[in-house]
Amino acid sequence: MTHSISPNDLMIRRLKSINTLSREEEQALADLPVQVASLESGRDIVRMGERPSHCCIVIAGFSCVYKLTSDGSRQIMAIHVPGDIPDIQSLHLGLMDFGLASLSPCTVGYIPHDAIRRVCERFPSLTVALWRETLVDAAIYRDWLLNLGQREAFSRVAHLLCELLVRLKAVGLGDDDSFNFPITQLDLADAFGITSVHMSRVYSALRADRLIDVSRTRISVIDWQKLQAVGDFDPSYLHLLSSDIPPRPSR
Amino acid sequence: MTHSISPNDLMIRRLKSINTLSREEEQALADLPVQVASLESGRDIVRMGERPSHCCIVIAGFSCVYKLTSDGSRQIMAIHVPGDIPDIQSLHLGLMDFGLASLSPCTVGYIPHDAIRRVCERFPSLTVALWRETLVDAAIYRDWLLNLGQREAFSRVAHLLCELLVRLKAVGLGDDDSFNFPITQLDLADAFGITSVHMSRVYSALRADRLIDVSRTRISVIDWQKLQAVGDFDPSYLHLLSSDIPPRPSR
DNA sequence: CGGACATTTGAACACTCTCAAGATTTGTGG
DNA sequence: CCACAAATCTTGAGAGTGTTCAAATGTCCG
Repeated sequence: MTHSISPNDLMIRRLKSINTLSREEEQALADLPVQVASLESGRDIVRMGERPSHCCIVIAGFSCVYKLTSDGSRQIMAIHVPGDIPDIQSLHLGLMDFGLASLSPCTVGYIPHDAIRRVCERFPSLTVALWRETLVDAAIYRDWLLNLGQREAFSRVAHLLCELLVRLKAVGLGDDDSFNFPITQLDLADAFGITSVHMSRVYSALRADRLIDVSRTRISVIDWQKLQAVGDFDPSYLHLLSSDIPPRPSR
Repeated sequence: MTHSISPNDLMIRRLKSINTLSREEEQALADLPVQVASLESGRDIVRMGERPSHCCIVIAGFSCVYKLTSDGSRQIMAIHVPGDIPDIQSLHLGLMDFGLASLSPCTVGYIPHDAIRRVCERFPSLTVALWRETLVDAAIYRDWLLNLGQREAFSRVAHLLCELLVRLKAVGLGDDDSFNFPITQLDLADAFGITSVHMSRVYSALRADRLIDVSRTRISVIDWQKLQAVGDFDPSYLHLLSSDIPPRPSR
């Protein structure tokens, strides 16, 4: 597998997908101290209301941003793939207004705020690079808002699967048109604002239409063109530098 | 009215609601060149796909961020109040992945990117201040996602009205518990992901429950406590420095 | 093998939509 | 200042999408 990549390299790879970095900047990032940890699925990484002193980088697995209503229902508002730094914002917005949790078994790395701040002072363009990361996060939120507000469940799911595949490919993961996705339908339902019962029905429909194949731990895209069409997906909001890497423009 | 405030002062007031600024920084902001313009309701300010060379500041009226699906339905994903700078992100994300439009007659100001970049170089902490602005924008997106995904229309509307009142107060607008809100139900419907027909019904219900009073151009909050409860509203996600200014904690 | 957890399926119900018509408000020109 | 046109808002009834509740089936792991 791709276990040979170091946390720092993964982060660099991710940053380079939307930023251009000089050799010195890359080196500085490579020198950042990262403390690695493993988590089971369904664990909180950072809780809402906390004031973290570290940023978190996803090294393997999937994590998510979520918030709860007062009556306990959960909305997942972002899903992270390896390389993502989900809480860069904590550098400048001390109070967490959301929770960060693992959606699958995860390997994460912790980088002290101090270390990041020092690197940003030395290389101001790294400040911009990190800022850009947070801006792309916001762009993805906007896209999810469109997804939740204006599309029915069937399209929402297709749309997110497109997004995930593109983002995984952007960091060199996701072979062919399939990717590991060991995530519960109950969790996914919370990302789409539907119930797990309906999630199951939507998955069935997507299978029945031969758009995707779903196993417990893996998603295979059968018809990428049609999945994009059904999901009304256009990757430009991801602001990838090489935004011409649609996974297999075939079919 | 409050027409005596200059665009720059308004922007400073907004920035100070979530940042601490030194006197020199304030002065630098006050010296920024702002080109003022007036717009009717329903006009595009910046179009999706453009690469603006200016940032826009709302001086009077309401503007919004929106995106369209391919079949033409529109999701409004943010509403701006005077003082907001809706497209700071264009400083570092050249391509607009959303549209910016007026929801009411508006006065807006344009500030060249160059001028902003120069000020940020002179005062690095202004970089952080603007970064924070974009992070709060993202926090508001997260909150809208929770609103759209997990609450029914009745609560969604209550929630947004709470948010708007708090944000207006944060820049010194909104007298008592009411504010000018000359926005069409059709536009509002697009913000809540519902139809205008249903929007009308929700407004009726809110009136019937004596939570708000609605006229064509104005919203009056009758029962602030109850509106917050119904909307499940907690302003902490706005990251206001003086987050202890609930408009009239009475009732 | 057993138990916890996850998925699937059915049926009745609820929230929201669509379509359509009528009422109200706003803006404009005479 | 009135009259009329255009836009907006309201209301009703039937249809959909998604929910709730409940039970059955499947899957993973100790």
